[in-house]
Formats: sequence, structure tokens, C-alpha cells
Amino acid sequence: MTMMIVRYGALLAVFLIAVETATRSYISQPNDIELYLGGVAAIFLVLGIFVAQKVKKPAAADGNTPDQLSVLDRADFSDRELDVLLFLCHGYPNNEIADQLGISGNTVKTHLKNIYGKLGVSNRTQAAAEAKLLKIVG
Amino acid sequence: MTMMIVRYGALLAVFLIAVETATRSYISQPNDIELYLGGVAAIFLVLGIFVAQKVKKPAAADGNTPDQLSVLDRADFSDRELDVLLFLCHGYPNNEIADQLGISGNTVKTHLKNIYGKLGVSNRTQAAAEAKLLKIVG
DNA sequence: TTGATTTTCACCCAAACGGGTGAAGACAAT
DNA sequence: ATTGTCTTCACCCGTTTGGGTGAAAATCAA
Repeated sequence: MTMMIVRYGALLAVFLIAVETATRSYISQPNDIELYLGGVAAIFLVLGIFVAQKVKKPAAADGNTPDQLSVLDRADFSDRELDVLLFLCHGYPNNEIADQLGISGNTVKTHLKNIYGKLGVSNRTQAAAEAKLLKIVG
Repeated sequence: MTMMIVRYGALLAVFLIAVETATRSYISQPNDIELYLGGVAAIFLVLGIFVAQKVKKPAAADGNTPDQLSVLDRADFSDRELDVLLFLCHGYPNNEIADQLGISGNTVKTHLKNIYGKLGVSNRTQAAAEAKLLKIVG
């Protein structure tokens, strides 16, 4: 998960350099500045949306007093844990989660235990409620 | 929801006009174009993030086809069933629901059975997910 | 008052779940 | 290379839940 942040950071840097280069080569013709500006604006608008989608935070969810102690987001869960959590929130029992993910029921139980620990809950229904509260799942 | 889109659309339009105006007044000094470009890029980056945050859809819950056949609301449940359903959605186990409502665990089970039947589900987590999907509980 | 609905509770049994421990292989980071 | 994390799986045990049946009060409408 740390790796992902680095990757996107590098990607962003490359993108910025590209734009900078384009700027320098275009600066000789000050005629179509407006068009160019619009292009840059559009590109960065899309980029902003993209970044927001990727680096999405839990956003502190409206008027509910968010647990100040446990502010979690997707990054605090491993990929597999997020898989399990997704199925869990849709009401799948352990066996079906196991089938869907192609792993054993025991493995699902292990992931669930870790999920419960991270969320500070003691059963699947609380986990589902908490996950939705923290906007970890849609 | 429609209203919100219109509002943000109008806001975006106003913003674009403002930027356009600023562009026309600045175009006389082609010196600090780079700086100006950077500003526009930054602004639209932030704007993109903002838009993505605000116009973010509830995601329509993945790929589950919503039951067209069973459109239930609160009226289809008895008062006591709604009580149980509420605690259920908060992740309470049967025993605690029983304590909170001052009834026996067996009675809670009976209510749950009826709830499952009405929602067309087979366990409490599915019931919680369905109840939220149907907006029976907040 | 009669009948329908709701609410309450009991018993039984099988399945699912939660908690603990242990451990193996993969893979990235230091 | 060693550490750490992730992922996978197994075993045991007790608790919880789900499903079925039955039934007694209370409430409410016809």
C-alpha cells in the first residue's frame, strides 16, 4: 500500500515535468494562450478528480462524532482484508466469501479476526456498520 | 440530488467565467505567463478534487440487481420488529437486543425470523445491508 | 364476542461464527 | 540475510445464530 503512494507520487511528478516542458516550448507563440490555458485547466481538473478518486479519505462523515481514536481508511487494510470486508458488508457468510475469493473458510476467519481487531469490533455486523460509517466501503 | 448537480453546475460556470475574465486582463503581460499557468493548474487541480469529493455518487452498490419485486418500507414491519431491526443494524447481538428491549432472547429470535422472511434474507448481516439499502433504517 | 394480528416465550438441533494458537510460503524492505 | 508484512491454512473449543415447531397472553378490528 505504501508502494502505491510512491507510484502515484512518481506519476504525478512525471506529469508535472511534462506539462512544464510543454509550457516552455509553447511560450514562443503567445497567440493561442487562451486555448492552451483551457487545455491546462481541463487536464488539471481531470487530474484533480483522478487524484481525489485514488487518494480518497474517509472525509469524517457528516455530523456523527467520529471516533477520534480510531481514524482508519482503506490504506489501513490489506488488499485481501478489503476483499473480505466488501463481501462481509454485502451479507455473505464465511463459506461464500471463501468460495468467491477461492480460499478456505479458515483463511476468511483469519482475515475477519484481523479486520475486527482493526475496527475495534467483535462481530461481523458491527464490522459492516463501522465500515460503512468510516466510508471504507460504499 | 438533481438540485445539487444544478447548483454545482452553476457554480462551475461562474468559476469558469471568472477565470476567463482574469485571463483576458492578464494577457497583456506575457511575462509571468508561467506563473499564471501554474496558478490556473493549481486552482483547477483543487477544483477537480473538490468536485470529485462533492459530486461523488453513492456508487449504486456494485453489481447487485436491486429486488424489483420486494419494495418494502417501515409500514411492512411491526413496531417491535423495527425495534429489533434498529439494534440489529447497529451490530448488537441477540442477547443485548433482548436486554435493551426488556424481552427474552427467544423473543428476539422470533422477531428476527419474521424480519428475515419479510426482507427475503437468511442472516442478520444481509438483513442489515438490505434494511439500509431500502432505507428502512438510517 | 370472535377472529386476526402482535407480542411474548419455550424447546430442540444443526450450522455458522468468534477466539485462540500455531505455522508455512511469498514477497518487500532494511 | 534478516526482519516484517501479507496470505494462506489447520486445529480446538465455546458461543451465537438460524430453522423448525408449538403455544400462551395481549391488542385490535370486524
